[in-house]
Amino acid sequence: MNLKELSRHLGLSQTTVSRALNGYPEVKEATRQRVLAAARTHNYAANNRAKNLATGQAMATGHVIPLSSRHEMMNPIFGDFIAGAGEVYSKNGYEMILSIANDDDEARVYRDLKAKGTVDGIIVHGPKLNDDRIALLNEIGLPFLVHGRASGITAPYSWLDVNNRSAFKRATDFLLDLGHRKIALINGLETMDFAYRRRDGYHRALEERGVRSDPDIMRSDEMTEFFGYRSACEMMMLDVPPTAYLVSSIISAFGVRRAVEGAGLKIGKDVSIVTFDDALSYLRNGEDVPIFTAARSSVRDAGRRSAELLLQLIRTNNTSPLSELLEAELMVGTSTGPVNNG
Amino acid sequence: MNLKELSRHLGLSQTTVSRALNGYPEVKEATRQRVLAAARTHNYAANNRAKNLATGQAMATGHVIPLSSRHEMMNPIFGDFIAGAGEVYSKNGYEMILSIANDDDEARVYRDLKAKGTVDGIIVHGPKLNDDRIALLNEIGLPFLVHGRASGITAPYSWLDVNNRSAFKRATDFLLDLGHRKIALINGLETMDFAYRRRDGYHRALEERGVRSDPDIMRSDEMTEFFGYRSACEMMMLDVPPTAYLVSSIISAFGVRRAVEGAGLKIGKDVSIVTFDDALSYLRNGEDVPIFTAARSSVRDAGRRSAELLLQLIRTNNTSPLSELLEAELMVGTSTGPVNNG
DNA sequence: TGAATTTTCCAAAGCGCTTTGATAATTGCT
DNA sequence: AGCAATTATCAAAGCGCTTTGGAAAATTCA
Repeated sequence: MNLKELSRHLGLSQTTVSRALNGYPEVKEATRQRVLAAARTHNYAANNRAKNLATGQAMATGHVIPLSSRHEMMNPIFGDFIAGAGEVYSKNGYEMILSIANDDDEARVYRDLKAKGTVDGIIVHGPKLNDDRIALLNEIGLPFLVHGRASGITAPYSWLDVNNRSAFKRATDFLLDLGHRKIALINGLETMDFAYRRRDGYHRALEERGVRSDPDIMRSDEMTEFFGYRSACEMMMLDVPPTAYLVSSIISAFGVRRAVEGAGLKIGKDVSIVTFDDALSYLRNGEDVPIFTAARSSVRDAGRRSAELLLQLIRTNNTSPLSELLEAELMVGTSTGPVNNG
Repeated sequence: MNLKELSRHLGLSQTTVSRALNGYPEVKEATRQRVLAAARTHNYAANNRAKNLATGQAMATGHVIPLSSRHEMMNPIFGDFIAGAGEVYSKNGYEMILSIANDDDEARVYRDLKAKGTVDGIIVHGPKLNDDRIALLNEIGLPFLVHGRASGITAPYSWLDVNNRSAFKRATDFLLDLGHRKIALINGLETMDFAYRRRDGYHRALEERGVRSDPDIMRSDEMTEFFGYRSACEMMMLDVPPTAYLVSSIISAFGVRRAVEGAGLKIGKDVSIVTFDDALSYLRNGEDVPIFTAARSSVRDAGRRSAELLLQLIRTNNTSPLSELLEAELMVGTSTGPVNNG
């Protein structure tokens, strides 16, 4: 069933039917009801492609997932971010288009998205230091919002980020307050902006207290469970092993936990663990009592909010960039305690 | 830049330019090269909406993610599945459209996808027992492929599934061979087809050996880490606790591990654990030596293969349904050993 | 009651592409 | 050279919608 058929069926012009369906005022209420009823019974809905062609809007947003061919890693936070964003999109009648791009042809993906008019706006995932995608997108001229930020980029752009620096500063302070001085940092890949900022927060906290940072107890890699496990295993072999671990992802934190418990140590007593917690739906940090003391910020909320901001950018075209900084919340669990230099 | 401008610029008709771009034979090679070069320099690509309107194809597939409002759970395997599928789509010039649907309006989402012509085909995620979406989609008449199956549905449909029953039968046999008789089952929600089949495989193995199944050591829920932890904690309090755990997800398996180690027991010695392993990219089951003995089947591969099958369904319309059954591979790790009735 | 509004509806153009049916330019053959 | 066959190009219709610029019908006002 298409508009022509429906309107003929109703004995009305396409114009009137279209207007009735789209809520324009210049159609009699009785007529509108008649049209709506007919549309419902015939299961009619305006063809998307035709509608979008006529209006010049794609009514879709793009999420480009960079998938480095080396790591073949799907960011675990991705699912929840998408869930949050998707909620907002569907509420606003937007489709969400996902593109998987290996990093070598990512630029082409963005260019195509623009040239083909597939989307009205883009969310950029996983920004790196000096990320060149920002310049590219500014040049292309498609509204976009970065989930995270890109240190080193001076050009203006819209972003939504968690305050990673303050979260890690705060977490480190918390451990320092408990008397810890050997605090390991199990961080994400430090080419990624979030990881860079987290390390910075960690450093600043140490510096403020005059604690020297020790490269032997700092690691940076893809945040798998195994990475946490391996890192902790290695560090426990040191002459002076860490008394506390600050971990960038709850997944790796589980790995650290496994290593520590495997070594027969008691968490929260012999060794403390603090982690960043994205509040992933399938990796909840405990139910009532948090498993880990954690700096928590829901990535699902971030997804929701990012989508809202992007839609705003699309609607109010070429205004000045938008940005929003979310603060993580420190939740004290059972994985931390006073230093034990037993 | 659009086709009209480009063709005027080249001094050719739209027809010729369009044909040159789309690889039709009735255009001189020299002309084609000239057109391609111009398209490249002007960064021209055919507008998607217009092209799809003209051809009547959406060149897009839909992935509908059911998100029950109760659980608010994003399936952790989703990211990797999508990564696999997306690879295939982009290779074939298809877009991937994600819709998040709360279960109450899921039917509407499918109907809309068809009525609006947004997609050419759909992948159905998370099939339940007697899943009524299958009848719905058959009625709607949009090509679709189910990732998984729906026991109880007799109507024909296309699917791709792992042999969950044989995987869990095999895993249970493995534990029985090691002498275990108290084998706990930490399963997913048994309204979900995969979990139902897994339990069935487990039961069959027990039955074959004349081991009575014990409801006290069977649990079924969303497969979070905490669920595994809690279940194992509770079971270890039983008069006769399990000597082995068969777990439906590596995430819950980590929870079981945490509980077991928290109780001071040694995994692979005091207690055995076997898990299903979807080979999630951020939750690798160890690097060389598997952490857990596991029935393994890559969900990324499943995503790739599902996409291929769906495209096949779309291209060769209304042929008989396609299906494919993948076998999981049992990988022996360090988490299992002979029963220890200490 | 008739003119001036206002309300309700419509025909037709246009969005940017593909594709059909025809024409113009080449080539091959005798 | 002259005609048929082939190759290369084009004008125009059509995909299903929105929207502009009117026109017809209903209502208001004097």
